[in-house]
Amino acid sequence: MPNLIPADLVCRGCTFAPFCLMEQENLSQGKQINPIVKRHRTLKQKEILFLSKSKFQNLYVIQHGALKTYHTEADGKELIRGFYFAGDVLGYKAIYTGHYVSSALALTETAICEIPYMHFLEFLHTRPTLQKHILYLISQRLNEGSYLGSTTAQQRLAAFLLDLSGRLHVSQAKLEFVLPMSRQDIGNYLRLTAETVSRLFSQMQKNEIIFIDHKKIRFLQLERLKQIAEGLDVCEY
Amino acid sequence: MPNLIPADLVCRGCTFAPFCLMEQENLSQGKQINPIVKRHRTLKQKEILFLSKSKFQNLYVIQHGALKTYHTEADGKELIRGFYFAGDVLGYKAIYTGHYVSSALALTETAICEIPYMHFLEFLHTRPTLQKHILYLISQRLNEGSYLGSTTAQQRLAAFLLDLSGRLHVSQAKLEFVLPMSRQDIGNYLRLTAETVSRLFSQMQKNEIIFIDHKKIRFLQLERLKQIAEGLDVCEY
DNA sequence: CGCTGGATTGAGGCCGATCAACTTCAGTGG
DNA sequence: CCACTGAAGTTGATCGGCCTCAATCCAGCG
Repeated sequence: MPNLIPADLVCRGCTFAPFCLMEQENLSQGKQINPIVKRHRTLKQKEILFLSKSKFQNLYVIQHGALKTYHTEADGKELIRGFYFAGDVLGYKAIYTGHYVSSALALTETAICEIPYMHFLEFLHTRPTLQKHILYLISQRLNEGSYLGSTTAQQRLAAFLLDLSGRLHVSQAKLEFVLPMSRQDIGNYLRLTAETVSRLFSQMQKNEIIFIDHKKIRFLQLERLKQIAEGLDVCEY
Repeated sequence: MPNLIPADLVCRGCTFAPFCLMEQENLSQGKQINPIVKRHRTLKQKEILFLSKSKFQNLYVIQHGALKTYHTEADGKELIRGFYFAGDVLGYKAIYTGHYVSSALALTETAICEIPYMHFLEFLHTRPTLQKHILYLISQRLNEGSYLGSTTAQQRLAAFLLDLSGRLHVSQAKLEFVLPMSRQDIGNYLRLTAETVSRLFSQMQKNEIIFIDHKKIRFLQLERLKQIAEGLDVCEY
């Protein structure tokens, strides 16, 4: 029963843990239901989890690692729709459409839990107290990426970095982490070119707001970064 | 009992109707529960439904009319977050945050149903078969506004007009409707200025893709409009 | 070692913003 | 009825931020 340990330890901090814990309770009471986590999988870097337009069957919870979701537009170019990290859930959008609306690809080696949506619904049925929690989780997703509406490139990039540091659970003391995605991916997500992202990084480095070396990044002036994200400050030259 | 008629007739096409119909069934079976629609309200033009940061208590379903949601940014200017029409639900984002994240204001005279979230949760508890439906509805919202990621102003405006015509239930034969919002609001939502929106309308009119006279608009070439939204065509000069 | 894809940096161009003038229209009161 | 007012919309001229295109650099890797 590999499920019994993870739910307490590996899954600490996972937004889906309440479901898994409840499931253990069901089991210990001898209730016969389909398991909500059907299986665990690991993805190698650049491995595809699902393709756009394929039939929706599972939600996926990320144990550790990073993925991006993307479309290929009619004119051929790729459009990044989101980044997902440990504890995040993939597939909510497909509940409505019935098929995945984006493709999902692993940016690093990644471990996931596969959750058949039908089993999940059956499970919710046995535990109506968890209704509130799933609505809470999906509502959270509606609030994401609001900074994409910001006008200037600087604002969007600063807000992106702050969002990223939070979602990667970066230590508030060190404020240092590794970007899991390329400049191209960042730019694509923020509606910028890779060149503009690179230039903005250089600019922020010169202004000693961040330190950046390839994928390694550290915040030197957290407050200014927040001000820039809000449009209350700009970093020039 | 003014609730009994609307659920069948006035509420036709409302995404929340399944809940209201189920409630009637509960009532007819003599089940004692809090009503999911607490009361009906009408808003005059420019009347505020709720303010940003006020405590979340109700979801609101629009019977008829139009609203916009907006923030006031730190630098003082308004930022439109969305438009809502008959059958739409306001307040999903606040399920996560516990307070409304935007302010909501009526663009025209508007009628709404006020749904206390607590009553709604209690009701869901009695009808677990409707869990699936509410997840479906919120998932739908995750899929909205995806065209805001498009690169050119033309693409975003074309996609916006198409989205609008669908959500206003415009007849496929006439393809004519009235814009409920100002150029300023449209531009603000699409990250454009009112001047740019005005120029694009003029341009599309010259190219005989749309006819526009103040707030009245008609699609003359639906297919080209779709092509423009997809980035497969441009309308020049 | 050379190859390859990502990242950086520079030069020039274009799209949409800004600023400004003018028109139209709705509302108000004389 | 018209005069007045203010908000919304249109159109033009100019400016600037970001894109495009291109060259170079660098790290990873067979």
